[in-house]
Amino acid sequence: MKKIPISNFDNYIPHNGIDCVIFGYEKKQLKVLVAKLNFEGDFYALPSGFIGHGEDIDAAAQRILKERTGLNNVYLDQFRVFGKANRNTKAFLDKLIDRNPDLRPNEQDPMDQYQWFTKRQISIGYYALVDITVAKPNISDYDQSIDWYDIHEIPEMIVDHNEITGEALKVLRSDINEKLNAFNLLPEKFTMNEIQEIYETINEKTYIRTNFQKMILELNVLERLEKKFTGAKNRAPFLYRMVQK
Amino acid sequence: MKKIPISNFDNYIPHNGIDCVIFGYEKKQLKVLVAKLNFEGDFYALPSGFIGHGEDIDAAAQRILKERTGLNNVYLDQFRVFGKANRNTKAFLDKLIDRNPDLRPNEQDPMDQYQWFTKRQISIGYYALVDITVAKPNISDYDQSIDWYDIHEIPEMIVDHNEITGEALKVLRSDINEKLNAFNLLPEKFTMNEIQEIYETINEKTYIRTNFQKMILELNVLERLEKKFTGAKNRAPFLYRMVQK
DNA sequence: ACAAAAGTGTTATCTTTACACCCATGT
DNA sequence: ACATGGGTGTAAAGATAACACTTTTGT
Repeated sequence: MKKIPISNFDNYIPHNGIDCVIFGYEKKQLKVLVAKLNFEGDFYALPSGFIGHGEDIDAAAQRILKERTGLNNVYLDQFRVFGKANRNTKAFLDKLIDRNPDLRPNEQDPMDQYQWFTKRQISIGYYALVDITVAKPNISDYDQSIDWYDIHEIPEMIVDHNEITGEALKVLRSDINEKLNAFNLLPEKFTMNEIQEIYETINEKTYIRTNFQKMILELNVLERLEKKFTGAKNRAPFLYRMVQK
Repeated sequence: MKKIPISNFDNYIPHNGIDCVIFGYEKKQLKVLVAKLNFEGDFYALPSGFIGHGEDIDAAAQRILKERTGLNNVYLDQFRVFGKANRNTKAFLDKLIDRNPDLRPNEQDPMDQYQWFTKRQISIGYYALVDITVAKPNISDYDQSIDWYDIHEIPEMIVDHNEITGEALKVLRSDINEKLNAFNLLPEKFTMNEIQEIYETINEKTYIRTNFQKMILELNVLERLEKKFTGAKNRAPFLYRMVQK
């Protein structure tokens, strides 16, 4: 267990934060990257960060993504702002101090040190789609661990991070057909079956194999590549790749 | 012409702003409410404002709407955040001071007074749909006038307000079918023809009258009321109203 | 009676859905 | 040879588009 590391918050825009809902996909499960904070008590949180004074908000989100997954140029979508007047980490901080006596304010370290956390925070919500096989989850200074959780088994998180995750999922579901962004959850090359399973998992419904293939191909965004010989005793499926625009 | 009124900016969250794209509809034209600023030089801007420290961002947007249209409980949608690092009103301020010598900083009124305007601004974009027949456009302390402009004839505005308007229009077009919010542009009671003209104007395409009626009625969101006798020498159309949920 | 615009119903066309059939691959 | 899953084609069902016909209203 450690102290709250007090970074130089002067470098960041006050009252503003970025929360990232990072989606990955594996074994018919849609997953979200959630950190467990490095304190006594089970505190979970979305990967978050602040905005540098000279930093585009999109760049800030990319930086946070890079820090937590090691990935550059991730698919990112800024989907909503969470700005209730009472939105702050005060309640969380109280619980935290309660469970971690050494964080209790005293003469040497007065309550002032937590100002950044007790004041109102307006959070810009981003969701990211990453290839889970390439992402290398990476803890921050505040984290004990960081792990992928099935969307149905997300632990209770601090502040409104569960609500943010729910909103991100809604937007992802409506984006998946319109913006065709589900491909970002897969490696560069993939089979028809892999993309179908992603659609089925996210939309929580089944598709008829043959019709799904036609639907996807009619979008004219895929090019057919070589066949993928897996060693399975069945016909080798084709690999596909997104065409570059 | 007058000085920039220096309000008490301490009441607001620094670096954050709200810009509103207020849509109205009249005579087959989709219109946007744009203010002309009360200075020498043709400076136009979207209705904007800041967020009180104890104010929900949605409430702040509603307050700005109320100030500029006199309307309460307006249909509002927070559609995107504009947060480039170089997003500020510096360039506008330079032009403004150039055209308005009495605003030039001097010993008595140093440049400091404009701090609020020269620093980086993260803008939360909202679009609103209002009944143009009820809205009473109302100038702010900064405005010379405020008027409805056809979406195709919006003047050049300060900062990125033209871009914000373009993005709002895109979102409105994709929302209109999904969220069925176009009805908010009309009075409580309206005819089928009125709503059809709105759809045609916003989507810039024509619909076959009879099929449009079926499409709208099958949404099961309208109730048929009494007929509307206009004095025209044709069959009186029914009035409709959104059903309450 | 007639012109104008609203309301209703019917047919043709296109799209989506369901499924039968054939093909490639490894044991 | 056969079990497994991939690829192609086709027919039925459903949704959408086009349009003919009837009704209402004011002159």
